[in-house]
Amino acid sequence: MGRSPCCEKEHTNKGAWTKQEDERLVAYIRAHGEGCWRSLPKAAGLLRCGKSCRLRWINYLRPDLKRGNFTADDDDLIIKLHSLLGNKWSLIAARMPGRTDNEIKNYWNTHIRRKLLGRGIDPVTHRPVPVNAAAPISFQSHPPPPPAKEPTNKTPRCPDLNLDLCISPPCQDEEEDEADVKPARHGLCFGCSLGLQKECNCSSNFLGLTAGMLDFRSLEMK
DNA sequence: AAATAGACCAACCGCGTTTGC
DNA sequence: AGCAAACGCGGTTGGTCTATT
Repeated sequence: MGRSPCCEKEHTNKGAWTKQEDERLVAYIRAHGEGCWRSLPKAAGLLRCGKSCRLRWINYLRPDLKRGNFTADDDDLIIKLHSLLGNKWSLIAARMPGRTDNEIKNYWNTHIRRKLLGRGIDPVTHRPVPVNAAAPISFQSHPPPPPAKEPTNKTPRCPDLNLDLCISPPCQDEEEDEADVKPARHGLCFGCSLGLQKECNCSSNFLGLTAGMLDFRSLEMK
């Protein structure tokens, strides 16, 4: 009943891909196209599980990958998208042609997070962190949580700090420290300001997001 | 020059969702 | 309709490279 198992783990290679394996995978996909990852390894003569083949192709071998440094514009776009979408790396990647979710995720974790923390911005909420927590920059992404969920009543912290991780546009009524990450609200659409008009629907509907509402379906790749 | 720490990134793992039977 | 496999995604790990001491 149902389907057969995904792969025989005991007969599959693991770890770094060799040049020969890459060549085989590329050759096979060039000849037969993507898809059916389950049967691909056998058909291509690879001792890998389909999952691994898919990952290797998507993250490394695909011919349309950019593979290069992220520009400042890329940074801004990622920050903006992350503020809207959270850790939905695949959705973010879908808006950045030539970039993979894994690449963006890695870049976020190694560069942008640090950058935002350095600016005193919480990389999760995209809001200013309380001064005592912002500096010095620690490698702990967040200070240890307080014993209780409720903020201690004496803390003069940002009252609107959104610590729940629901995906929604950040608070609409705050003005400070946002100009650098959210220029879209002030006139020109963010996408347009980065020269990405074709990527946006503009008219204050950046990325197909109508004001205050997220519709992931509208973000799918065509 | 060697040792160590930190940064980077490819790849794996586990889980939720989708799809085929 | 329900089960199980395939797929896709996000989090995490581990190896390698680079900078610093």
